[in-house]
Amino acid sequence: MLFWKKGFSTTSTRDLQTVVDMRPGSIYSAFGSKEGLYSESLKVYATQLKLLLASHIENSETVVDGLHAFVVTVLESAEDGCEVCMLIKASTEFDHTQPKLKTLTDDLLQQFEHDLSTLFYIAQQRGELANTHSPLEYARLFQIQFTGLRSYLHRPMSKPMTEQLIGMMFTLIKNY
Amino acid sequence: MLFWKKGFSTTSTRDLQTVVDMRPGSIYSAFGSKEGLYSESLKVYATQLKLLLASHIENSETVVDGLHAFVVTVLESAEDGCEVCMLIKASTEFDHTQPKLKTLTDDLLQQFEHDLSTLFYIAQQRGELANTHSPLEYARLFQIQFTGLRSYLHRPMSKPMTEQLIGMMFTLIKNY
DNA sequence: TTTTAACTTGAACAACTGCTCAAAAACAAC
DNA sequence: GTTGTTTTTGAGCAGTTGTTCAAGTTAAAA
Repeated sequence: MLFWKKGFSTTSTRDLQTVVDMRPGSIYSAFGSKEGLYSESLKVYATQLKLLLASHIENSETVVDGLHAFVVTVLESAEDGCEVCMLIKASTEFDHTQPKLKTLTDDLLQQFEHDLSTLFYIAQQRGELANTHSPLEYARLFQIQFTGLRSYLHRPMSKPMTEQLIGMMFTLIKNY
Repeated sequence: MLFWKKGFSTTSTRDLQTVVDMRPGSIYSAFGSKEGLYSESLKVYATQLKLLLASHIENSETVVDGLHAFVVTVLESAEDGCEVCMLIKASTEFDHTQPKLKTLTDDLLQQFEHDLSTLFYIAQQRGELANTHSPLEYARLFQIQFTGLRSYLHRPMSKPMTEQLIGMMFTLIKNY
């Protein structure tokens, strides 16, 4: 999606018109505003991310393996300009001057953190991970690591290190 | 700086005029273009970051303590909109369609990574850290952790966790 | 087939964008 | 004080922005 690549304010409505193949009137009667269209795509992004994670958890032996597979998929399928999570990009773009988009972003991020916490709770119950830290603390570590990693892989010549850095990430999590 | 807060393309030249108190003609005779002015401020940002790091290293017993103090200072003095490193923000904003700004950003980030490597090399020489990984690997871990942390602290109600998360970051580094 | 309702179109809007350039002001050398 | 040089000014340009709205098209109901 174009909003993912370029962000909200640097994407023009004319670009959007061509990419969704609608004329201004139709867009504005369907979404109300550029903001409305963005909101909708951010929600779609969040649900798809959630679904992708869920499917990897289901198809893996352990929760940790599922998270690992999820990270691999996300990082390896990153197209140009979409290396960074759209939610993270949104959270750095909006402040109190765009209250609606800010609170929406915060809510979706909180939702994702909660989903992760649940997964880490299950991982602990199954004995995959230690009980030295709370599920929420694990979720925070995961997010910080994931965000930092995706940002780092935005640099030139960094692709070959992807596998090694993911390995590092999960070593850190397992030893946490 | 305004460019730090809002990024390159969402900062208008009129806003810049008021903040640097110059009229268009003066700005364009001094910097050539909006791009030139941005380049200059990014360079200034990078040198100031380097100086800040160096001063914390000098005033600390160990290299690791210096890095710790540096991180604390950066995270606690983060004003509104400047939670994320300007270099990181720049690296997510520019792609091949803005080659000059992209390569400048990449170069400055590479420089910073090199400086960090040197510091971690010294830390290893002094026996502060293990030799299980190369200085460059330590530098990468630091950057990923630092970037992820700063992004995470952009969320609402996260300020009280700052200290704890920095603690986590350095525990991970020491055990790496 | 006619009437009504719903959707789509694209020209046009006011505001904003990065940037230019002739004129004015400030400064320097003599 | 006069000349020459450098710097600053701000009105204005051509292009883009998000958005509107009357007119046109399509689809459903009668």
